[in-house]
Amino acid sequence: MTETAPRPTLEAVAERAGVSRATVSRVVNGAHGVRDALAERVRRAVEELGYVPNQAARSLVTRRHDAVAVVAAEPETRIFADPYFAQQLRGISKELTAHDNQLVLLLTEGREDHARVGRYLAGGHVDGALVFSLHLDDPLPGLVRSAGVPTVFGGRPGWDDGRDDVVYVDSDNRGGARDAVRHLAGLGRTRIAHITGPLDQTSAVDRLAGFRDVRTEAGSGLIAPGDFTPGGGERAMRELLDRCPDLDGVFAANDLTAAGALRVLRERGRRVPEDVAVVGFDDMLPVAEQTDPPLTTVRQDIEEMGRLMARLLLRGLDRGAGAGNAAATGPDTPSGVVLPTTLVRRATT
Amino acid sequence: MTETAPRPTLEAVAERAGVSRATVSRVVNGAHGVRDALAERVRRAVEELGYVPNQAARSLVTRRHDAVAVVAAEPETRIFADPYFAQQLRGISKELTAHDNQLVLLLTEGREDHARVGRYLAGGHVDGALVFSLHLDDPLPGLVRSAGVPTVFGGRPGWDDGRDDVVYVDSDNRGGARDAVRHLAGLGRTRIAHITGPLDQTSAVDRLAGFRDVRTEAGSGLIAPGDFTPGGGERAMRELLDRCPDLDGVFAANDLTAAGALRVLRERGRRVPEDVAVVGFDDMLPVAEQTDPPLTTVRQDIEEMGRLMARLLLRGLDRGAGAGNAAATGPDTPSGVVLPTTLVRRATT
DNA sequence: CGGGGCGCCGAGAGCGCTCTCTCCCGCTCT
DNA sequence: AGAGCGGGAGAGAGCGCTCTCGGCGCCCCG
Repeated sequence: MTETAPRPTLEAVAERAGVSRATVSRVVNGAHGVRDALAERVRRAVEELGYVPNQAARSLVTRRHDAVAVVAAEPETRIFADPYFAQQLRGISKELTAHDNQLVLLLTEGREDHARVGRYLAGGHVDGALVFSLHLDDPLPGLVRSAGVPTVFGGRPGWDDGRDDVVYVDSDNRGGARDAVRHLAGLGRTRIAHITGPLDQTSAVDRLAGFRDVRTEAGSGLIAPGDFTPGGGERAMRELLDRCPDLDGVFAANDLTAAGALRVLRERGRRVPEDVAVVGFDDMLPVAEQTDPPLTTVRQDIEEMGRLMARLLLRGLDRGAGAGNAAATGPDTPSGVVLPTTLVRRATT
Repeated sequence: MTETAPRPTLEAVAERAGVSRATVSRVVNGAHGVRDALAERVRRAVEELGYVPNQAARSLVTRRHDAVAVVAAEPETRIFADPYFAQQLRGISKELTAHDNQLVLLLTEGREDHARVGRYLAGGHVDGALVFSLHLDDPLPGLVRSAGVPTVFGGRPGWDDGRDDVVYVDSDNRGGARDAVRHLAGLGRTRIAHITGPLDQTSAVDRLAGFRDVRTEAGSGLIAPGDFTPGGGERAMRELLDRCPDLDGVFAANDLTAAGALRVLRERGRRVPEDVAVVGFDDMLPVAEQTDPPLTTVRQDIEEMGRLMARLLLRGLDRGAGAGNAAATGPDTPSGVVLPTTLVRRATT
């Protein structure tokens, strides 16, 4: 039980160093216009006293918090069924840490939570927000908007209606999907089917669009609805097999779906990849590497997405003080950044 | 671009309601000793002005932050290779939210990060900390200790040397392991092997201990070292099969390991569960349900662990103001809480 | 009918910091 | 040698809130 020593204040440091509070403040922060000798004395005093600035007092006057909120809707199964979100968090955390910002995590579920988040954001407790909004009708974006906090979105918001002040980072779902389907086509497959994700999510919509892009080039495509779960993949695969017993390629909207499809294919006696080639999406390691055979899939650099989101936000914050509101927008801040994907070939193609 | 309206202050609300700052403050907080009529007037003014208290100003005087840090070592592969951590976070978040506390996430990797975390914690920016420390030689616990912040640990700390002021929440790794092995024994299996986790983690140590508890009762046990990865599981399984070709039961330290073992068993022509029965640990859904056949495993309620950690910490905080330091300890605060596990039987046994 | 108590409310003093404003000192320029 | 200038340091005013304290009115009891 160490004594609850009252933490030393600026005042204490000043006294010990024999200078004024103002001087200590100058040294502790940027330290400009303080003679080396004095600065050194101050630094020593800080060291000896173990002084740490009181962030609350500082925020009170500067109106900055050096803190950023990360807002995510918790019921999103994908957020908790795979390491996706954790990786994104890691990227965000790294970038924020590098700029001495704190990460305040806000997980929501349900209406009342939205109100809470809105209040928190509007309360000016953080300098900006990173918001994950995957659904087309997500109330979060609007809420954040009206809270007037600089924001960067993770994933293309559903209502990206050409407004120029929405900043987001997404991976190239459409391009990745095209690559996947072209890969199948390049293997000589001609009857290629797609199992979609839930179409109220932009990522699923974009992957479907990518599939269509190529299928339109190369003939009609077979499509069955899925929901990003293995169960959904199984159902869709059965349906597809019934409709077109001789299909020879499947592009699944994500790896979980592909895993389900794979099971049905085996159950129905199809050999993979000989009879049917399969491509997934995400390269969600614990799944993609564990399927039998290991899954060919489209990888996105999730951690980099997180890092980029944070970087964009912080950049907007630096300048943004003027505009202050709505978004980390600016002449040279791109409104949407789309990260490339890469095809990872394993054994299902 | 909404105008950056200066947020209304207590003063503004007071003026509008025709009362003093003190009265508004009373209403905004607990509201005791204010007549209903006045309180109502104040509430209306708050509403109309959209007043939100300035947390910085409040913290400055109360020395409370209503914020808790969650500290986790990021290189922990398990944290980012599975949804484990995310689920724990969810539990924590729910509990904190219910008590109007914020969650500040601190991810560390490497030495310099430790220093940073130490400084942050010592800086008194948060009221307490939830620390995940899985390794025996983790520097984090000591660091947190010396920062003098009330703390609850996730997972039994390696140095739980009987000190009574370390509060932690863990799941019953040892008991769960015993259940798993007894289950195998109950199925008539007599040559049961164990693939361990990395033995610098208490969870792996405890699971091994559980295995030994039962094997000591029922005869000697075959043990091979693993590392919580599928690759490690494969290696260990091969070794075990070489040493004891007629083994008929395997208890793997976690599901990933079991998945690897399963693959080797199939490759070596063993039927599961007919020839060899397999039990995992964790019930990590995307893995346990996707193995072939689906894995019998030991489930822990991870979200509940998180929630409990938060609850314990908050409870300690309420009272703890006096002691202030070291830990959320108190006469009726248990030092270690161990959550029960349950065996989930699927198709590998 | 008077005094004491109690419940409500306002005044005011800070919490620890930043930042502007002013002062002072040393130097150059005329 | 005196005036002017500029850079370095200190004084002091808050930032928005909480909380103690004192005053005032009301009720109750003697």
